[in-house]
Amino acid sequence: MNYSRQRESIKEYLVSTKEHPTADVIYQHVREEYPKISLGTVYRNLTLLVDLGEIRKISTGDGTEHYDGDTSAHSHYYCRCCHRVMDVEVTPSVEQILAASSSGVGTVEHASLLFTGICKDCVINNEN
Amino acid sequence: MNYSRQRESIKEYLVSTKEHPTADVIYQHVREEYPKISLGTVYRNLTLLVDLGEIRKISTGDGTEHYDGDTSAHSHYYCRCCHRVMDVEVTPSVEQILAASSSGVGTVEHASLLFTGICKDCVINNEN
DNA sequence: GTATAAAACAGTAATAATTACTGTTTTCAT
DNA sequence: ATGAAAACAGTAATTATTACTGTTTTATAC
Repeated sequence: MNYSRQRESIKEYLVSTKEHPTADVIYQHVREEYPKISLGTVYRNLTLLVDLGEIRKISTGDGTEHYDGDTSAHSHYYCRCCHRVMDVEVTPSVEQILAASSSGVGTVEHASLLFTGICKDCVINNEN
Repeated sequence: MNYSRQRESIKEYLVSTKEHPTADVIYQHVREEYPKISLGTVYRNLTLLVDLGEIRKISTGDGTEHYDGDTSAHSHYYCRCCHRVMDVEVTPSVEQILAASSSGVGTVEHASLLFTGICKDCVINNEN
């Protein structure tokens, strides 16, 4: 695999931000540095980085995927109102992972915990 | 909200199966009983049933949503090889939910735990 | 039972996210 | 410097899902 500035920039952005942007948001951001970057390049590199384990993909069911440059053990909170994703400092427990493993379904390579609700900001702004 | 045979049939199928079918699989199935049902009707009713809390939606990040007629507390396993979803008898713990709630992100209405790996069948069949 | 309004439907068109294709540019090892 | 592999930009295509429209069902009131 060869080096690419575009991939570098995508990863750098993901690592630097606390947000959990979607492909399109990442595209808009990286475009500031590389105006000619194409959306296909963003998608290709996101998939690559996820496969390499350098970033994480977060599926909330809101129709678009979110990405996270922080691969340390933590979980996510999804606001069904503003559709933002936030970090939560909780992890799936060893017991839960063991229970899944020993249930015999198959190999457990990853476990993720997703909380859903209405975030503080949306509650304050009465947005639903 | 009025009664509808189509919605009834969709729910009945979801409750009866151990699989976690996608909208299209549900469509193909319900079509056997109601050949004139349209895919739009399937989607509309799935959304409705999810909103009513009568079924659950499972997002795996494989590009299509899965649905589950079993709303009892349990978690899911996703095979990244055959893309099937299976049940795992584990639940997010009270401590985890409390931790999320007290983290101050917002209201926690739901918590879900998703395991990912390669399922038994795919390992046996050497499919990856 | 008929009338009626709301809800749901089938069928189709449209949208949005993502992937695939193609010819050009970049990377990197020789 | 050169050449092959990898990556790219730009665009076209695909797929899942949603929106629209005119018709049918449902449920309620007469």
